[in-house]
Amino acid sequence: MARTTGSDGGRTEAAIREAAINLIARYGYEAVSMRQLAAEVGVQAAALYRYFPTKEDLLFTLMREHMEGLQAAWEMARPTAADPRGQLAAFVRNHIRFHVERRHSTHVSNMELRSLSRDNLTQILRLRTAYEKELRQILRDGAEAGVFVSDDIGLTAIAIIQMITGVIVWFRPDERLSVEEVAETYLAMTMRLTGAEMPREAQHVHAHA
Amino acid sequence: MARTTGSDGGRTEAAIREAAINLIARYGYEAVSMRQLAAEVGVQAAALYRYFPTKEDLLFTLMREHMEGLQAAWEMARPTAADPRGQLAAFVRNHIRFHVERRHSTHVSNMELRSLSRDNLTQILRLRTAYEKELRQILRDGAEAGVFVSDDIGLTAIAIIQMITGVIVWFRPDERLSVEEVAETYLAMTMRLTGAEMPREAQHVHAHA
DNA sequence: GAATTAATTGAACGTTCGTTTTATTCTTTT
DNA sequence: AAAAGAATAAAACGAACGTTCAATTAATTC
Repeated sequence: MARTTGSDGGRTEAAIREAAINLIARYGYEAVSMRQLAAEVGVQAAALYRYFPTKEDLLFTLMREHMEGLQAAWEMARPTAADPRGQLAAFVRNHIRFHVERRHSTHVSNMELRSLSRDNLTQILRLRTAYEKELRQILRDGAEAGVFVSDDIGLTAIAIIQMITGVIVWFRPDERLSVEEVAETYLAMTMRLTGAEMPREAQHVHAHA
Repeated sequence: MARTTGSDGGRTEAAIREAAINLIARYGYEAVSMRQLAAEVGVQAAALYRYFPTKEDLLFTLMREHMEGLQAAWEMARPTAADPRGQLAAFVRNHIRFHVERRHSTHVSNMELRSLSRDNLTQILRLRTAYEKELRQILRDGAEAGVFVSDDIGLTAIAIIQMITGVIVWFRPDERLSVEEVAETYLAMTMRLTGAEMPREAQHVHAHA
């Protein structure tokens, strides 16, 4: 056999991406074989190479698009005019919503950095650094305005990101808490962590668990 | 050739453990081959099987000993008589010191859970849960005593552990901060996060970065 | 110093890996 | 209806994988 009835490059590529994210998130990049991925898509292994030149290139593409999507989501969600507390609240809410909605690709992007070549790794880390820089700027503004504790800003930023990204480790969409409730709880912790009082506009949405 | 002069089972086994922790932390369990590990130890691959029946058994042993060591370290460090804030301070300090000093095995224990069989995974998770339970108990005591914010305790415990374990991602022993300084900074963040004021006995040791 | 045990080598096993090549069929364009 | 292009299957490549086995030598015991 060769080309199958109804086969379509666009659909096949999308199916490869989705299957790859799910399989790699579950078993890890090294543990997933091209044959296993192809079987999940319903295609032969050789067909994958029409869309991605190598296995690593597939991984890199998934990660790059994840990071670009994260940055794009924040640029959409960022308030144009808000004080540091409002900015921080928007950042935390966007981060948690994005990560919960894309648990699998987040897992891939966080866990599989080791499997990238030097050049590809550098690119992904550049994107990550740019994103973290946004948080550091908010913390710096807040520290200067006197609404946040002005401890080591780089360390605080890392601690916050680590904490709010950790949500994907335990959160499952069908449990007792909704995404919004989780986001508000983490936001409250973040605000206390930075030494800020919750901003007024943040509080009326908010729902304690 | 066969047995080499000066060869010693005890020393070889220790060398295997150490090399395995370093290699797996750096490249990941799946990416490290038994031949590569053997080469690092300075031995043939077949010799590894004298000490560990399978590759996974080696991984499991490393993880189990790490988790047991963590629990043991906390049992040594735990204050016999202290209020919840003192307990929490001791917990954070011990956690950070232990993880910084054993960055590589921490990395292995956190990242390679996927490579364990069901039974082995269950055992490791049991150890982890037992350790996390210690923190939850401290938070519960503090909430009841009114010194901590009494939000969702399980979620707070996870957030704190995520945050203070994150130190191994960026901390390198030769940088501007000492382990003690890092621990105090994280402790301050943890205390604010829980809504507690720093306890008096914690403050005189403390050094802001 | 002979017998026994401990530690290791070197070669080999079958399997699976990522990837390439070639041929074949479907779809679209002319 | 023929030609061109896209999408896939099937088979094969060499390399690497975890693991086993028999042989061999060093250290220990008697």
